[in-house]
Amino acid sequence: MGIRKNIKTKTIDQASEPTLKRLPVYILHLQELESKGAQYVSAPAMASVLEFDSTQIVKDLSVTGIKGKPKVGYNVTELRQTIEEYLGFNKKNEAFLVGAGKLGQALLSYHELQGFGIKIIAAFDVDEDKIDTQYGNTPILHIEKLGALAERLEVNIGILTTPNSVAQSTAEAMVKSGIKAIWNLTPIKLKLPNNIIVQDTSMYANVAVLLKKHHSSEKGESN
Amino acid sequence: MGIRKNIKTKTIDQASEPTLKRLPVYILHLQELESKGAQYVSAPAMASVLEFDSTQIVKDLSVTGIKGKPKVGYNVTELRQTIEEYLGFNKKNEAFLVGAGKLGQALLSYHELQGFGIKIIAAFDVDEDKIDTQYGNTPILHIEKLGALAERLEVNIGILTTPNSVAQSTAEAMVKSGIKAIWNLTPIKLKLPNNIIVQDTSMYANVAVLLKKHHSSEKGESN
DNA sequence: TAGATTGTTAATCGATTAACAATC
DNA sequence: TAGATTGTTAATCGATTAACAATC
Repeated sequence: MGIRKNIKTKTIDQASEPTLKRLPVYILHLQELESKGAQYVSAPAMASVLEFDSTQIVKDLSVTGIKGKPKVGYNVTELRQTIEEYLGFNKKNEAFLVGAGKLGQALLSYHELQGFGIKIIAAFDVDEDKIDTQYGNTPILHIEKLGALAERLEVNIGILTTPNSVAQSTAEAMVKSGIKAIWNLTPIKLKLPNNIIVQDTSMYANVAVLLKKHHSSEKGESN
Repeated sequence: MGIRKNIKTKTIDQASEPTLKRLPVYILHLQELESKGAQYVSAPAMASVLEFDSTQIVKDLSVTGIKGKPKVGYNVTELRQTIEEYLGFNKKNEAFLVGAGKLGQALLSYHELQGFGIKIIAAFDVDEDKIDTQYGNTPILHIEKLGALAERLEVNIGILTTPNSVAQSTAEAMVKSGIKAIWNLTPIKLKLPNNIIVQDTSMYANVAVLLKKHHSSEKGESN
């Protein structure tokens, strides 16, 4: 356990999901500002660039515990680091990727993910042509090895990029292997025990929103 | 009171974004039911499988104008088709993909997208090694050809999968070429005219939610 | 000090959930 | 008919936005 330094035992408010999704946007913007040598930035200044409400930015940032200076704003570097710590982006959270198809490969080659907390240390598949090869620097192993390896390496984050037809059964195998959090990039609604964290990123959901808004705007509906 | 039959001239309610994102989940589930030969399905039956609230399902489905039968439910095939029509998934909406890197290639090879309304008819890049080759059946062209081709083929949907550093400028070029709706798979917040539809699908946003929930649950927070 | 910005509390807005009447 | 389910309206919940006091 360790020494518990935080006095306010609970109630550091759990950030809402919309807030969590905006935090990486701030990080990217702050990196940009850092590269330009900016020292401080205010919420209204960020608001005008990012087209968010400035009050919302202040509130979003407050969940990290950062302190700003009235009339000045926030220290750019400190703010970026504080958000990164809050989200766990400063750690290299080791993850397994299951399903080394095109989308899986895209994630394997997406090394920027490491700056955002995720390090994929192995991929798994059932395709004999891929097994025991490497993609980039990442080994692709037979899925049967998932359980033993997850236990040995204490990996408990999994990325699911299989075909839809095997998404549910694969997810169950991941859970059985000790995976506690699954980033689900299939459009399938997984049925898993409640204590497993599942984050869905469905392409179809986003296509649905895009097309509907597009068609509505074409028909001249209010927005 | 007198007979006030619904005069709903307008107000076919614009579905909320959460509703739009759930509709593809229903489609996938209905396809599954169809493959099993089911004729009818009720909202409570879907609710128990999908772990949604049954009232919410009824409300979601109502935006499409479908009519269900009390005590019976909805005709499975009719319901699926009605949702598909509502979202525009029955049309092959032609789209251009800009940025033929790994993620772009993943989408190019993801032919299931066609069943969900998106048909990518050409990809664009600046890499000479890729230009004038094909990926799958899709030609990869120099980005300079985007404008002329978008006009000639009347394509107004674009998929943005470029590196972050050129996301904004590329998006502006797409808009100049007549693209009206952009599916933005970069984590960059684009600044574009208000009449342009932008749908963000940021991997980082989802990683942020996943990691934070995961770490919170590890620390035994309330959930 | 004056004024811009933070930080917090209150009001508003919108989505979810509950209640209930209609209906097959 | 009886009862389950649809469809709609009302209540609740949570996130956004506004108001305002604190502060540098």
